[in-house]
Amino acid sequence: MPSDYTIKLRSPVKAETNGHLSEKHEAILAAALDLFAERTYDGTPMPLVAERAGVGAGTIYRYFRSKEALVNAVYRRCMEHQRRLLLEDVPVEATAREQFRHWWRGMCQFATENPQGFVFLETHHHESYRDAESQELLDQVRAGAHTLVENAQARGEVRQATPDVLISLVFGAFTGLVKWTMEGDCGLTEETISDAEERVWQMLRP
Amino acid sequence: MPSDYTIKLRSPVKAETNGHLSEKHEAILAAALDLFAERTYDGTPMPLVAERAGVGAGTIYRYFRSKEALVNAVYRRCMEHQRRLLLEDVPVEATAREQFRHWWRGMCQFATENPQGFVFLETHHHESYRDAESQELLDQVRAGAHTLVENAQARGEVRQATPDVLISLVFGAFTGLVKWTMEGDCGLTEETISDAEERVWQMLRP
Amino acid sequence: MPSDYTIKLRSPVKAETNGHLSEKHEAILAAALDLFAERTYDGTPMPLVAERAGVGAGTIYRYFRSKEALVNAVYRRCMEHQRRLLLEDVPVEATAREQFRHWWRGMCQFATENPQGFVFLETHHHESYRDAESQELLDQVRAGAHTLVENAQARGEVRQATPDVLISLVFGAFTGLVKWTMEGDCGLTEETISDAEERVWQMLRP
Amino acid sequence: MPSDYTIKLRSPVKAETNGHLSEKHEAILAAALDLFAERTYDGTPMPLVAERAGVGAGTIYRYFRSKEALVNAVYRRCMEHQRRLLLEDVPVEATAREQFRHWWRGMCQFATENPQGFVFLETHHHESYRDAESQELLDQVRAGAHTLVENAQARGEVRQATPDVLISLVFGAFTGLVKWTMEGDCGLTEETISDAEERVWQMLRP
DNA sequence: TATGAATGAGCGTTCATTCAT
DNA sequence: AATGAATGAACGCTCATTCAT
Repeated sequence: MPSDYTIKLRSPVKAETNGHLSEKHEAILAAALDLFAERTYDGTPMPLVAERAGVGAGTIYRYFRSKEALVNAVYRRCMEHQRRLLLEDVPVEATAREQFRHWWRGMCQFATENPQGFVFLETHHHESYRDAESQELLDQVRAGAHTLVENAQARGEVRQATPDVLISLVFGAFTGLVKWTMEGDCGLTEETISDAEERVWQMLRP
Repeated sequence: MPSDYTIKLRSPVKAETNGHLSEKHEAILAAALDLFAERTYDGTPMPLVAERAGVGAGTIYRYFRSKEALVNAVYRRCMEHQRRLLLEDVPVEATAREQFRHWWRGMCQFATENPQGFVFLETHHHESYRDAESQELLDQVRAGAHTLVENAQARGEVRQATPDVLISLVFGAFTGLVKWTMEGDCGLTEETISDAEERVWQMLRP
Repeated sequence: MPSDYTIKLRSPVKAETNGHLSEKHEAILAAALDLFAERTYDGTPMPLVAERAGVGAGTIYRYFRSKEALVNAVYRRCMEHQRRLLLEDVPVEATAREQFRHWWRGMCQFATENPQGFVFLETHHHESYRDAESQELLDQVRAGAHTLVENAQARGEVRQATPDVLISLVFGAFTGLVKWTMEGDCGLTEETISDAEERVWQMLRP
Repeated sequence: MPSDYTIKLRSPVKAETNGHLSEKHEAILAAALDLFAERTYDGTPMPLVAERAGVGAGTIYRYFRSKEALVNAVYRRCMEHQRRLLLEDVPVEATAREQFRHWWRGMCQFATENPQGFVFLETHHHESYRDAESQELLDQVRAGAHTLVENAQARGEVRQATPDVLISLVFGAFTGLVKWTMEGDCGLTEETISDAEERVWQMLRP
């Protein structure tokens, strides 16, 4: 029997004050991201999220309708972070090489600032719970990359090849690199980053 | 509490007849692979594995000691398949370009013959249940690639760069490509494969 | 849906040859007694009984309709053993003291020859699965004791007191003694037996 | 696999308010005692304990880590009750006969106030799940009886015989009596009690 | 006749979610 | 608004029993 009084879910917008979320909301998202990246969505009990966030188990449900809503919020927030780094301040007038560098550095910054976010997106890529808004964010990033590649190809600065193929190779190569550095204890050194950048660029250049 | 009487687990070797496993053993492994790839290890209930395999829930435990033993068997079998395709018949005397082609074609064959296996390995790479034998298989593949790259570098046929970085970029790029083709409905066409092969080789060549 | 062909259950009588049961029947009963005494009826899986008896799991069901039928057979056999030792060769013409000695020695013989049987009866006394035939055996032993006590009281050789009270005190005392010796590593020495016999007699004598 | 987050188990001490446990804690212990006495530890499913206690199945695990922890709590509580009745207010300066009476009356009180507890201890005496604290309680009672007997023997008020033998005979006799009264519908009447007390004393007196 | 692979109901236990406080 | 005790469906797994061989 559904309850017949209205449960007032704190909407994310309402909870914001001057653009940032309430402390608890924030703590829950951070705890969930950590744990989902570490042990998988299905492998993470909600009470553990609550414990890590330092809130009561019931409190999570004041901010998120369900576990699935929580993981989607985590997903969105990671994608949003990534999107911001990749799509903002794109040097539209620059050469393809410079645009690629912008993309590459943006990805590095994301993986460095938010390693759990990186792992989370990687391992939860295919999940069925990704909702419309999450999908939209992903599409934006892809569309941005697509346009960049097409324009560069039109200018003859990037190899002729299906843009999506090139994009997936480049994203994949970057992902492979980060996963490798994460397995070892060495971090992502500047040298590794710029060497790899040059290697990956070789896939794109004409 | 584990059962007190001896459960005669069909060992893979014993259960074989002329080199292939009993029908049920096979069906369980196949069902588990499908489901783990589709919905994650933690997201897959054993009863669902049983149903998909067309056996009773209890039957799985005549073949696998536990869920963890099952996922390891799946892991091993996938890695073994991959290892066979990558490490057998390596053209040791050939040029680096030809060796790379062998590797690339092997990976394509693996991803085509066993797409769930590919996804499973991808998404369960970091899991804690990977036992010693599974790890060994992974190490073999990595060591094989490492040697190939080093030798080719010594001959001046591959760029000077940390071999592991190159390997992770190449594996990553391939993975990115396959994941992209899997998301769309188009399969891995011969054209895509050979175009991408050439692109990825550009990362390696001097 | 019940099977519509007759399952021919080997009746205990049919299975006998010259008064003793088939080897398998025997092995199953012995294994069950051991295990039920050691780990309780409910704590003993049928497959473990089968393993201990050296027969297939299905074989037990050719001799016993169910686990409950098996435990009843075990119960009956133990009670029958006890009954034989207590009720046969009772020195009806002897003094109460000598009759008591006969009873005491019979109990000692039972506990010594068949310690698992003793423990089994002790720990499974109150169980609901005791069927009519089992109950009958128990009643016989009690009735025998009852008569003995009443007659002895009539002759003034045993204290006036509710016979059943005396009987339960005596049985209980014996049981307490045997359980104590079983807990320690010392067996039931002749000295302990005869000292205790004298002590217990003191409860009965006028 | 035990849960990864901290389950705040209500410790017996914490859960107490003015010396008695929370209502649910109490209800679970009582239900478990009843059922274990009636149908054995192994024969009692946890869901049945929950139902009898009037709580949800999961609720038990907020109070007890596992079924084994529950049975130990039941065991301890029964032993503690018995210990209190037997070891407190022992008339140390009195005659052996009066000390025996104190013990006898204590046992009667225990069996009357807590008949399920009596049966439970009887039938679960030898079980492997008895933990250190449970064992300690049992040892205290035994040691108390031992000392009493030895001192009385030294004063010539109790027969010379191995104290443990006497103790096991006396405990056993009492147990036999109670089991008998429980099988019939008659309770433990004052007459039966005092008659039996006198009979049992005859085993001890010089 | 004897087997043991197979089954599924039911076990002990966990955890997403609710709701009285 | 926040809590955490309480819940019961569902988990991983066991085992009494069946039945094809």
